[in-house]
Amino acid sequence: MLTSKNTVAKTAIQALLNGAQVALSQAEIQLAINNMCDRVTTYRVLDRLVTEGVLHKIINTDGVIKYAVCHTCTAKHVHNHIHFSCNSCKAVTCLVGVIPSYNIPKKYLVTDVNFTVSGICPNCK
Amino acid sequence: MLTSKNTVAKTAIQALLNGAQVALSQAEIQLAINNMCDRVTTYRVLDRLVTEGVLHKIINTDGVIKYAVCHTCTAKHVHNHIHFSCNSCKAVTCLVGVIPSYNIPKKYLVTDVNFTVSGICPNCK
DNA sequence: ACAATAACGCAACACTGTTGCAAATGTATG
DNA sequence: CATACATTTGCAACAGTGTTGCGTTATTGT
Repeated sequence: MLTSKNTVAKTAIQALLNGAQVALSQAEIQLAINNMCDRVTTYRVLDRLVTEGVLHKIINTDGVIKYAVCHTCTAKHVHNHIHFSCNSCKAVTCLVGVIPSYNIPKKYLVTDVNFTVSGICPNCK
Repeated sequence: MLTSKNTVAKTAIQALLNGAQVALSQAEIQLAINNMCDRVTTYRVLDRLVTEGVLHKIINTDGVIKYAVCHTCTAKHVHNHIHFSCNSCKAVTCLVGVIPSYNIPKKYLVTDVNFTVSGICPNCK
């Protein structure tokens, strides 16, 4: 038995994010799907997709949460590469291949990592 | 002539942050100074202190902005170390000495860096 | 087809952060 | 020390993101 149902909203949002080259916020998704569903539904669908391990969250420089299907993520959903957040066009992109190396003291239990570099992206320069 | 005035609110907030071991949000500051001034004033004071180079902002895992006087910052206000954001007690601490190494493509203009690792801190384990 | 239950829409809410404006305060100058 | 002026403040109102409750709708296994 499935614990999650496939609905039109979920399918549309998942398809949108699958084709997106940048991470999207709820507001951006809402616009892209042309208000196909309620704002709240979008939030709930995104939450579900994160729980299912399909998406992950990225905190933008503004504090806005963006969602992305990271193509470099393995099955273990490890997510330790850098994101670039453009201060001009607000686009958040994965910097594939830029893996930071770091070493956290053992007394900290690390569950998630959020490495975001902000500035101006090539398109806005 | 000064461009920024020393007021009671500014002095209190700056003193609070100077003695703080963790980064604080506006709400936390508001509580700590016992609503000494208006919420808006706190935001404006924090903005001023950031502009003056005294403080820097850290985006929490929740998307809430926290402010800290980083003791490891040099005069150039470079700020490329890792912060730890505890999911339990919401404390944001500087992981002094943990400097990540990374290499951003030259076509990106980097103005700020935000490396935050989240999980459970030693106090909450 | 049917029943169970997950998902939806709507309304309302909490919270963070911002803006405009009149009143109060700090500071440089005389 | 007094004054003038720019800065700062408080208040009110607002915009935006994200959440919750609840009754209704839709999906899915049987």
